[in-house]
Amino acid sequence: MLQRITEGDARGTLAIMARQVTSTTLAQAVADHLRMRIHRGDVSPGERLPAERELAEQLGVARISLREAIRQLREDGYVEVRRGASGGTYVTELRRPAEAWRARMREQVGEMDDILDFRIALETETAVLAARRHSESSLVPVREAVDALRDVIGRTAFRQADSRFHVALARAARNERLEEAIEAARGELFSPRDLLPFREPVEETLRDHRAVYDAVRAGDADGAAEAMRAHLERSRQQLRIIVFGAEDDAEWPAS
Amino acid sequence: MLQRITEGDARGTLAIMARQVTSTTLAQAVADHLRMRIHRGDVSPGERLPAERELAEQLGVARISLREAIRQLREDGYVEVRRGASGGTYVTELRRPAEAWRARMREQVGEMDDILDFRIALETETAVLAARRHSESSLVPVREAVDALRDVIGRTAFRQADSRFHVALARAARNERLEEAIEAARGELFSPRDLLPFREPVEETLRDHRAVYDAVRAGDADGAAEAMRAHLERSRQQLRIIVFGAEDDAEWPAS
DNA sequence: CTGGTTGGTGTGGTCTTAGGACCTTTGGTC
DNA sequence: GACCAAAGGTCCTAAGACCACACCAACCAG
Repeated sequence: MLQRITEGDARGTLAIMARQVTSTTLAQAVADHLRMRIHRGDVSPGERLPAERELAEQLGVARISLREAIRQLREDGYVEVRRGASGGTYVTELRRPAEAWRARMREQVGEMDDILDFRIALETETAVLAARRHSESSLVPVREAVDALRDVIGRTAFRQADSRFHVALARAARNERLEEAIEAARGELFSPRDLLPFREPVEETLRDHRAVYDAVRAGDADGAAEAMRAHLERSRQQLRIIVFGAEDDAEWPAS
Repeated sequence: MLQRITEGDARGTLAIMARQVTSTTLAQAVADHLRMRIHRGDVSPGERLPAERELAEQLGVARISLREAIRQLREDGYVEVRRGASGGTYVTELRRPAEAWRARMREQVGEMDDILDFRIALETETAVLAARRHSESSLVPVREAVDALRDVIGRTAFRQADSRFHVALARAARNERLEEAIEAARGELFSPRDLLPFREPVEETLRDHRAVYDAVRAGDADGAAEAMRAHLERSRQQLRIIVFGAEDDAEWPAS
């Protein structure tokens, strides 16, 4: 109904050809990529990124492009750079970016829920597919990620175990598009359980993961989907507390 | 955590920092955008794109970038370009790109299923959300898209009505991420029902759409999800026939 | 046959990217 | 203390992407 410019006009011209198309600069793409990896916890606070020359080669970009990306991350407080023999690019404790993320989520009401609804769409179906078509071997990493959560100490370990679980499950579902979309969505969420003042609910998460794992292993697609949905809804509640909850409960870890 | 720089290995360096990061050229982005719109059927065979200067401005790019994109599309057989007063860029009958798409789907076994599983993930949850939070007014376009299918004549009209249904439903679900992802996934699928030799199953699609619509309107989230899943599974069967089925049934439309 | 619309082409300038050479800082080793 | 190696910091050159603008060439309607 919006298709035609006018009925009288003889031409089949489209009225509007849609929103603006943009291309990102390479440096921007690299910055986004690194930021996402930090959000997801692939690199933890205190850890060092590879040396510039090396990292640039790994990412397939020129060093100057990587440097520009690092400059952005440094401005936003994600990394610190030190020179010299044991220098390098180190991930900070992420307080400033975490606080900025929190402020943004508070401002942009609904964005957090949108991301979570998106994750629910992706991950419940991932659980369904994993239940249907997992192989014995593809479940091993999932199991390991569940077990890792049992013995976890500290936030970094918690986040990494959590992340590994979701990634391993996506891999068991054998769909690269789903896997990539899940990783991207998780990158937007800042994996903030361990970065913001909040005592991570290890027990609860462990129960949730185990429930998903058991259903998947049993081939129970509906059960897996429901367990995953329940898990993500609990995550939503936790995030609500983190973003909107009492700030005075703040309890930054000593280390 | 900060101190774990040393621990076995002297440095906390990450071994591999993941896959290569690339940036697309603007022309490439424009070409992808236009190709996707053609795949989705926003522009139909025989229709003319806006004049270069105008389209470039709409897309927010320089004319030369747009021209480069058009050159790509022309090479792939998507458009033909004519000069002169009633010249312009016209969408072809798409036989060559449709055949190329079909060949690719046959070669890359599983890609089609991956895309469809991805769509199922996105669209079943979209149906759930739409059932839960639709407004009266947001259902109007959905209803119109269902009705449009009833009176449809010809492939172009069929495809456009089909496309409008899915987009309208996504909008009723009020989640931009879902909406964009659905549009992108649909763009990959080439909406090939009307471009490849196949008699479109209007009745069946109409029934499916109506079932989804009714469930959404009734607020029946589970029913909407199941109806959508059934609809997409039927689409999968149709696509299987198109891609792998008997080629001799080929029956190209006169127009 | 002429004017306006449309694609086709060329020029000049700025920004991005790549790749490499060389400098500076720093911590550790001899 | 002198020196070395490893890291980031800086600078240069060349190639390509992108843009604005002007002008050319084809075409068709009036």
